[in-house]
Amino acid sequence: MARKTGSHSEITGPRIRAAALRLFARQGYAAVSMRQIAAEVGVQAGALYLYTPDKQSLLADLMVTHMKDLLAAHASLPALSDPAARLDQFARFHIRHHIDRPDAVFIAYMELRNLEPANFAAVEALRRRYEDALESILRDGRDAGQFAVPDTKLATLALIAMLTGVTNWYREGGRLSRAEVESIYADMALNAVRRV
Amino acid sequence: MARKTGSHSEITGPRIRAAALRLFARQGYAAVSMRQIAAEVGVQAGALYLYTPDKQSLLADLMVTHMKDLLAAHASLPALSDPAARLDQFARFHIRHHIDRPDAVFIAYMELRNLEPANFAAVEALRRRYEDALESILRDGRDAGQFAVPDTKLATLALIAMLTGVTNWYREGGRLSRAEVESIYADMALNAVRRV
DNA sequence: ATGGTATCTGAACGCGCGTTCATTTCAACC
DNA sequence: GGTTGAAATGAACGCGCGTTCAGATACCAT
Repeated sequence: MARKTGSHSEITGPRIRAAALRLFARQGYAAVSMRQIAAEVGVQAGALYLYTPDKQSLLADLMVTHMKDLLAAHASLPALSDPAARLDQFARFHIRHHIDRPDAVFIAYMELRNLEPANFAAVEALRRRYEDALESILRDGRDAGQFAVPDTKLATLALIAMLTGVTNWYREGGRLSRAEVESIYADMALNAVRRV
Repeated sequence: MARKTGSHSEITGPRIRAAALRLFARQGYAAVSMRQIAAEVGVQAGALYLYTPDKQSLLADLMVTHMKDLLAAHASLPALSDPAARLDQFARFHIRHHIDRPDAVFIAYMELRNLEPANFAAVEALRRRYEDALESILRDGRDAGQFAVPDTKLATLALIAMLTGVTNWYREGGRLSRAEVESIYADMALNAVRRV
């Protein structure tokens, strides 16, 4: 046997990435075999190598894509000037963007250690750009006397950790709606840094 | 060859657990081999099985021990009554306890997926007890009119995520001292839930 | 109808995995 | 100083790993 009926590169490629995302998130990069990914797609392991040079590149591609999507989505937000409004906007955006991508978020934070140095550096640079966006908001708010932040870098990481944590527990159809979760987190973030 | 000079069960056991902790945290459970752990201890792989029935039990033991240590340390805190004081105490304790155990913390949060169901349930139960301790504080503070918390469970998880995040960046000898970090996080936690 | 090519199969490769166990060594005790 | 048992060795087991590649197949343009 060989080529399957209805097989197309434009279909198999994304399906491989989707399967890898799911499996890496659930079992971890090291614990997932190429044969497992292939089985999920309905293909033999060898076929994966038409779409990725190797397993490592598959992981790196998923992580880089995730970070670029995040940055692109953030860049398309309307520009605001008031620091408190900007922080509210950032927090709400962060929750909205992350709450529906738990697998990608989990991988992006947990599989960094499995990246080769070059890939690690690329992902870290993208993450850093995102953190810098939040830190700018905090710095401006502090300079404007609105925020009380002894250390903007620490506050940045603390807020991002708090907000990203939503992916650990939120499940579709739970007690709280997406909008409620978004509002509660945004309020907590604002209160955490607001001058009292 | 066989037994090495100066080898003792009371020494090798802890060394195996220490090596496993380090390696699991750095590379992930699935990516670490028993031979790697043994090499770190200076022993052959077979010798590990005098101290653990298998690799899975080694992981479970590390995680359960970590959670029990955490609960025991928390239980030994002096009892306070004012909710704000209790939250301050909890936040400072959490930072202090976690900041020096980044490896164990990382494993306890990231390797849950590699636990067999029975071990997973055991670790989850312990974690739940710890979360409940914080949620009680938030509930009491809300009932006393001190805290504005729309959902105590959400706030609990948000605060724990924020505080635990310290292990992702804090490094000995950095810009901020342990005490400074502790104070800043405690203030942010309190502000995040305090009624305004 | 047919040729060309993109797509996939299936077997194979060397390797390291977790685990077991007979054997060997060393320390402690009498 | 001989005996005993705890502690560790090192070889072996079957297995699945990531990756390669020659061959087979189905789609597309002509």
